[in-house]
Formats: sequence, C-alpha cells, structure tokens
Amino acid sequence: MPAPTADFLSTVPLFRSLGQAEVAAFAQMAREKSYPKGSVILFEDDPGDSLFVVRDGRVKVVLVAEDGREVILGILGVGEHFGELSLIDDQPRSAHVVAMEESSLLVLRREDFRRRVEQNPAVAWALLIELSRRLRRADDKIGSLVLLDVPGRIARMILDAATDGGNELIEKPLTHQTIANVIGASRETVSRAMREFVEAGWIGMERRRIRVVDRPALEKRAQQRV
Amino acid sequence: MPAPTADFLSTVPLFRSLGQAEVAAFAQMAREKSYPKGSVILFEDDPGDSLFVVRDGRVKVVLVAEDGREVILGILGVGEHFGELSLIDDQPRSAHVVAMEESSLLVLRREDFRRRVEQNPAVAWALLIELSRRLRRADDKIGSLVLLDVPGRIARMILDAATDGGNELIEKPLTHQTIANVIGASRETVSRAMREFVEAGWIGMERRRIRVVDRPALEKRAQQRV
DNA sequence: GACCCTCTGTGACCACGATCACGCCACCGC
DNA sequence: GCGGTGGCGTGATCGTGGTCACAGAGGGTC
Repeated sequence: MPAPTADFLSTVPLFRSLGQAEVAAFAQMAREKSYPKGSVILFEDDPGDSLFVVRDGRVKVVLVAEDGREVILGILGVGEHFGELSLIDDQPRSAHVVAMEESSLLVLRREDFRRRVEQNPAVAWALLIELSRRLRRADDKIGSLVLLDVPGRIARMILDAATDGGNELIEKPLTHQTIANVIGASRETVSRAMREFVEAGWIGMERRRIRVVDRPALEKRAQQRV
Repeated sequence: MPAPTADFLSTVPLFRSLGQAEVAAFAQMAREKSYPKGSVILFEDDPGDSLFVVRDGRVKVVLVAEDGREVILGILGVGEHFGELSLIDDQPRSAHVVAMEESSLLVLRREDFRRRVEQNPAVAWALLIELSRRLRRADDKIGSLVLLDVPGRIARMILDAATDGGNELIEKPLTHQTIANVIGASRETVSRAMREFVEAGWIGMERRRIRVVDRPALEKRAQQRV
C-alpha cells in the first residue's frame, strides 16, 4: 500500500505518466507545508529553488503595482503546481503567490527535481506540455484584454472556469473583487456586468457560485474575436 | 566544412547546446521556404505539424478580431522560432503568423523533430528554457496591459526592444501602427505619446528607428509596478 | 517632374470604465 | 441581542484613450 503522498501525486498530470516507483521517489523527496489564508508563499524577484504542488486549498499568482492594484495571473487549486519556471531557467520568481484559503502544499527542491527530470524524459515531456498549455492561456488572456470589453472578458472567464471542471456549475466561490483582478477591471464594473448576465438569464448565482445557464449566449458575448 | 544551414542553426539558442553532428542532422531535415511580405505563414486553428526558424526577415504572431483589429503577440527576427507548441501538445495553432518582410524560413516536420528531441534531452531542456522565457514575457505583458497606461506600456516596450539587442538603438524600424498593435492601443495615441517622449528628450528618432536617450526616465515611466 | 502609397501629426468628439461615495446585506463572534 | 467585517449594489462624476476626419511628409516609381 503506497504512501498517501504518492497516491496523491499520481493523480497530478505532471506525474501521471510515471511508473509507481518513480512517483514514490518524488513523494519521498517532497515535504509538506501549510499556509494560512492570506499568507505569501513566495515573493516576486526572490531567487527560487523549489516547486510547489497544491495538495489542499487554493492559491493565487499575482502581480502587484506600487499603488496596491493587483492582477491575478492564475488561481491554482488541488493538483496544480507552480514555481517550476525558476527551477528551469534559474531566474528569480516572476510573481507573488498568495494563499487564498488555508492551504497545504508539497514542496520539491530544485536539485532533487532536476536530477529526476534528467533521468526521466517523461517528466520533461509532461512539463513541456504543461508549459505549452499555460502559454496558450496567457496569449489568450492577452488577446482578451486587448480585443474584448469588460463584459466580454467576464463571459470568457466564466466559460473558461466552467470547462475546467467540465461542468456548468463553477464549484469554487469567487468574489467580484477576485474576478475583477483576474480580468483587469474594477469591482463595480464586474458587479454591474454580472447583474446584466443574471437578468438576461445567461447565468445563475447560487451562494457565490456561478451556474452557466445559457452557454451559447455567453459564447457569443465572448467572441468579438474570430 | 559544414553546410551553411548547419552553420546557421548552431547560432540559434535552441540548438546551440548541441554537438556538430546533431546540428547537422537537424540541418539535413530542414527545408527552406520563402514568403513574400504580408503573406500568412500559418493560420490560427489550423492543425500544425511543423516548427519554423526564421532564417531571414521578420514575422509577426497575431490574434485577429472579427472586426479586423489585431494584437501582435510577438515579432520574431532572425534566429527565432515559432510553431513548437503544436509540435508539443498536438493542439491547433494558437495564432496567425504573418511575414512582415520578405522572409525565409527553415521548416522542420513534427516526426523528425520529435524523434530527435526524444533521443537528445539537451534539446528538450533548451525548449523548456525557451518556453519559460516566453511565459515570463507573456505574464509581464498581461501585467503591463492591466497596470500601465499607454505611455507606460510604450516606455516598457522600448526598453524591452532595446535590451533585446543590448544596445540603445533599436535597429529594426517599427511603424506607430505596429507599436499600437503590440501594446494594445490606437495608432493616434501612440503617435501623441511618442512625440511627448521625444520632446522630453527621453528618446530620439532616426529614420523610423528609436534611440534610447534617457533610459532612467523611461524606466521610471514604465514602473508603475514595483 | 508628377503621382502614389504608406506613414505620421493633430484637432474634435465621445464612451467605456475607473473612481468616489454611499447604503445595504449576510455572516460572524461576543 | 449587538457590533464588526467583508462582500455587494448603485448613483454621479470625470478622464483616458478610442474613433473620425483631415492635412502633411517622405519615399518609391514612372
């Protein structure tokens, strides 16, 4: 019977393609750490030498301006990971990461990780696929920011989050402020736009969770772009 | 004496870490193709099965909206490459690529490329580093779009382009329209903002090329962000 | 030289969305 | 019960920057 950490790791896409023994080796190297809600897990510009896997909770990757405004580059849930960029290119961390809830993370140190990657090309390939996915998303986001108005960006974000889970209900609650920081808008504008969506019957709200009701309408609204 | 194509490839970062023989193998597989100015090299959503290396000229990677507005995700010059995402994850192309000048490209087909990558982890590692670099840039761009005003984004873009070459003069000419499409603004606004920069003595224009005169001033202007 | 085509400068106008300033509700702990 | 806190709804105002509409400048070709 494998250790629970190994069990968990084998459900993570990055490690899924690996054999039992290999996963066990990673599990052995990992240390678990927990972070209270709101705590900063890592700071932009710090040198970085570890990779984190979210075991429990939720974290946000953010850029912060001098005046305090912030952009959320990503929200990562259970099974997602961050920090691999610094492991790969030895550059400082590119953003802050903050716990949105009480969270528990698995930490892998650079040398351990690199050694294993070099021995096992399957991990390198999985990493390439993961980075490709992120790059596509990032480019997509750039496109949205430039080509879409705020309601369009919200529609797109909702569809995005809804297809992540495959379902019509977005399980994780999101505040308007959070949505605003993700799409680059103000809290008030998000508030107004979402009310319109609800009134139009495109979405429904159930205790801070969004339910997609009229997917085609949302898709149309999000498709200023070809 | 190696073939000219191999000579060229060994100057490209992606292949730089490889031995002579290995580079020669890649050179052998590559086919050269040329594209007139303005021609579309590949279309978004097409299935993709090749990697391109710019041998001569310049291309732009663009997203296009229904109404014709476009965002330039990147401008690639000699030695830069594109199209690897589709090779890695088998997904359709994520953007259009258009020749900005008469350009000549080396084309590598998926199967050839993959086979070599699997045999040679150095290429995989170089690819990881390259994708990391792009991801950092993309996130940076998202930050600029949300946190900076138009002049700030222009300042940042100028600094970016200037450090690419390491120099103070940006060798390649850029039209205001192009800059506008890169930073997500209108041609007119770019025109006005750049005039201000010139009048403030921060930059100089020499036949459509930008010279950085007062780098600290530009950096300050580009640093709404911490 | 005349013509064209692309790029740039500039004014006028207008709208999307940020900001400010509230009041309200829900939920929590005491 | 009561206060505190965090999130939400909504009006009013204002500014950045987009759009429209030109005129002018610079290079290319005949």
